[in-house]
Amino acid sequence: MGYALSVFNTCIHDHNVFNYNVIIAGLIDHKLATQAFQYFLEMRLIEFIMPDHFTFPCVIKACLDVVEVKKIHGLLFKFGLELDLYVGSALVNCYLKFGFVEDAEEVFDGMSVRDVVLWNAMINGFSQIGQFDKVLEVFGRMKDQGVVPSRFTITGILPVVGMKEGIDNGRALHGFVLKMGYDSCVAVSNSLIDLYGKCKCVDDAIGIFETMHEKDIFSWNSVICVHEQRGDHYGTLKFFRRMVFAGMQPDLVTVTTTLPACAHLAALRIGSKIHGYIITTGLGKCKDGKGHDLHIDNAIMYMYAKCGSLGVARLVFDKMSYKDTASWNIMITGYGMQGLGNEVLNTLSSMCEAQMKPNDATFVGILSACSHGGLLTQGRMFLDQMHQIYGIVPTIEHYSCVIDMLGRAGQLEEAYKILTTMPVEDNPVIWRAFLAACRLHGNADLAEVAANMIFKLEPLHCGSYVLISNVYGAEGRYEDVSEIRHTMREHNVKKIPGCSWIELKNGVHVFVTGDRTHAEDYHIYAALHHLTSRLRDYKYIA
DNA sequence: GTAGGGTTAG
Repeated sequence: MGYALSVFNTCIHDHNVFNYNVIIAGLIDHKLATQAFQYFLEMRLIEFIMPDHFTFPCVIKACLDVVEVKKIHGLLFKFGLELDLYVGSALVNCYLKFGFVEDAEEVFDGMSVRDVVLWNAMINGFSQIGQFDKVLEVFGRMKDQGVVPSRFTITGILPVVGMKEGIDNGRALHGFVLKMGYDSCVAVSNSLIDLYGKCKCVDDAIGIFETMHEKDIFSWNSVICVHEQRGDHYGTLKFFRRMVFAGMQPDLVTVTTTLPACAHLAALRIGSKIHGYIITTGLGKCKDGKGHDLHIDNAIMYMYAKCGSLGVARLVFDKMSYKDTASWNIMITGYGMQGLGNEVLNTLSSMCEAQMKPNDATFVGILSACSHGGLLTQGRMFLDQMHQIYGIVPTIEHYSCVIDMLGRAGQLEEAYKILTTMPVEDNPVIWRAFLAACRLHGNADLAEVAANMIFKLEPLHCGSYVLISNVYGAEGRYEDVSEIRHTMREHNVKKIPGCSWIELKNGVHVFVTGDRTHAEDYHIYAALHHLTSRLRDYKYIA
């Protein structure tokens, strides 16, 4: 661009509209909008050269706010260019970008001819500002007018169809894509991956991905997101690994999708490697060079907190230049998970001192901390305060924490009273928390009440059967145990054994209770016996 | 010889 400018400024002595257009377009391509505007002024006011239908689309694209757009829009009438299609598309695009729907529609309606690009400007513009119903409406009108959708229409419409309309319309559009040969376009295939992912057709999404000849960063990110949104965290990491081995550089989107997967799998080693990658590549840096992207820091904190490395999470937290409610919630929830009740309460006061308002998620963290830390008085107090002082109406999630808290502490009667009188609708989750408490404290009567509720609400959940059967087992009611087993077989419910795993060097080792499948099982159990006998020496009772 | 649309995350 520097050479282009010096040629323009020193070698060309009689500038014309063409040279100016090239310079202005070039400056805008290099994101030098302010300079572009200077040249635009200079051409008109100093050199008296008239801008033309090539100049305006560029200049409109460079506008940073709607005031500038309106000024340019006014100029267009002076030059008689208000009906030019290129100019109109740029205007529609720009007005919608700033949320000025009426102005965009006025330009659109005023055009005497409408080509596919102009329609796309409307479709993609509404999509960008989240007005998805408008997207579908405009798309319908476009088809009624007999305008053939282009690749750009498809990439604009598919995410919205996936979100709002479902797979039947999505498949119809996929058919159209194949008929038109648009599937050779990477962006179109990328939106197909997204469409199938959003409609929960994971195999179709992966199928598209695997058959693509050329994959860009969007393709990889999309297929990774499909896995993460479905809760398949292993799948997320599998495709992340493939992406790295394929030589594709992860970007901001990749890491913000992959870090939560590490968090859920407690994959601290991979998570901290990604953190290192973010630091060395400067991915998390804000555009101004100072500070970090807020969401990236939250994702990093969340990963460390979930992996149990609260100290590191805290380091990241303390260094953040700007924190939002989610940042505070992550710290509070992290302390809560480790039963550090006092840290939770301290963090909550610091949060309020920092003028941050706690939200519903904050109180889920606080109440679950009270549950795990045995802080009954505080827990009850917060349930009242969250409504009275902070104006947040408790939901089923909050009541679940309270039931869990009272249940663990053995206050089953009070838990039952709240459970049956609370002003929100119950669900199987809260009853299961209660059932677990009944099992813990050996109350078979209330356990049966809870179990019957759960079997009505969610008859196919295996964990509930195991809980109630354990209650009966503890009471020696083996006939009831076998009846539960029978019911499970009848409903074809199978309990998948819970497993534990540890990450060692470059491998993950998974094991279940009484597992003897490991090659070194003899030594493992010998070490275990040694540990338990040492614990007995210290008078430890499990 | 110059110009106007697109896809992924939180």
